[in-house]
Amino acid sequence: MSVKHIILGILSWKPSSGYEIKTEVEYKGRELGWGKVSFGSIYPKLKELELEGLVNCKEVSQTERQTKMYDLTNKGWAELSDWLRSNPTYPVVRDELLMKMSFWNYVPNLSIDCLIAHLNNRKINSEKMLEHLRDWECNDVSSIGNLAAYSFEYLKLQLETEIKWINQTIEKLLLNEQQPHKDPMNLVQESHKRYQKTVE
Amino acid sequence: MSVKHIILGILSWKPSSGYEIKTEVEYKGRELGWGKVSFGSIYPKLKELELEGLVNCKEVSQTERQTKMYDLTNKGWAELSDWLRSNPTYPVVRDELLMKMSFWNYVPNLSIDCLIAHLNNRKINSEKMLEHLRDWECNDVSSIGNLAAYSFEYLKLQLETEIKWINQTIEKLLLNEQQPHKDPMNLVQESHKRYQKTVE
DNA sequence: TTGGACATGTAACGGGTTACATGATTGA
DNA sequence: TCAATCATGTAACCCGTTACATGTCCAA
Repeated sequence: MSVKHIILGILSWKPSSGYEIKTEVEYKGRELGWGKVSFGSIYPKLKELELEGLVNCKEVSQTERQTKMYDLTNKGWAELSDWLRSNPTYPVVRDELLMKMSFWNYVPNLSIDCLIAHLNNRKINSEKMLEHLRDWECNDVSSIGNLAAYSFEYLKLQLETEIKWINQTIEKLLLNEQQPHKDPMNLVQESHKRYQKTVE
Repeated sequence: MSVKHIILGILSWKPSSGYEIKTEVEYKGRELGWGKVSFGSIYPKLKELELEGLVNCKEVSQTERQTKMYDLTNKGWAELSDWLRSNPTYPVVRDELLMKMSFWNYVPNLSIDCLIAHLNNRKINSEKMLEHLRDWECNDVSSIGNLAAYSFEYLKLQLETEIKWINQTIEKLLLNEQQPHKDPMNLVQESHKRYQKTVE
């Protein structure tokens, strides 16, 4: 899981320039569960891969703009294949919204409206992504392997679940309903006391 | 979203040593959507935070083992509060399983059984996490704020959705059912041709 | 003629992990 | 007495981003 394998994977789709790889990641990355990749990591990595003999490079310059087109070598296909067969690592998410919710109770003087605003914001973004996903499925230029289509389905399900959860959660917060929670050591109260003492 | 805020957040729960912070992240991190944090980043960061005046440190050493207990200062509470109020960034996931599925079709000679094994593996891990989550809710020592409980709910829903999706996907793969996919430019075939040429 | 997409690159920095080093205390 | 847990720290490294520098081609 790294820029290296993203590059090799995209080159398996078709020979591409560094610039094209970037736009490909930009465009499909969100949908397919990749992160982002910057030029600053693509170009040096391509050179490295060339040195390793995993890709080769042809300069195209005739009528067209000068461009370096990369393609997989024998060794590159093998490396990609090996990686695909190796067991994927379990994803570790660092979700800032969830983190904030974990701490929200313990800090006094925080408005619940502010948290609701965060949730709404998240919802708007997720709805945008969902829409983007559906648009993409409707367009008739993009290719998508049938297995990639399954990962599409995954993303859609997760986004739908998330939106549902946000709606429910906001509703509960507005009703000021208390989720059954437990605090055997009275940490929330303790925190507020400590806060008072410190700020006093 | 960083080690800094994780530390401040945990200190809002209760004063802790670097070691305790680590175990706290270890134990609750998975459930609450944080990543992992290593000692190598906790200890230097605590010193830094002390210099910035966000936390203070008391050495405890009497009968007990020598320990540095940290707590939030006035400024630390303020910083935490500011961060909580600021709009969370939208999470970017890099999911290796999804990435591999995006590329699977384009590389010849990959067994579908191998992909099914990856999916099963993921399922096992997710089931373990789900179980862990449920255990945690039942134990009677851990505190959890009512808002943290909502993020718990989120994680549970996402895991359940994921497991359902895995089951469906494996079933489809076993039936060799073709997901409606599109390939207007015949990229899959093209890739296989390119592969043949390169490997020949 | 000018701004925007195309195209490539590098140096500085950032934020973390890994691996290593050290040592006290506790329980089997 | 020996392994496990508690406890702290640092230096080397990794992998990426940001910011900058440079230049072409095309269309409004």
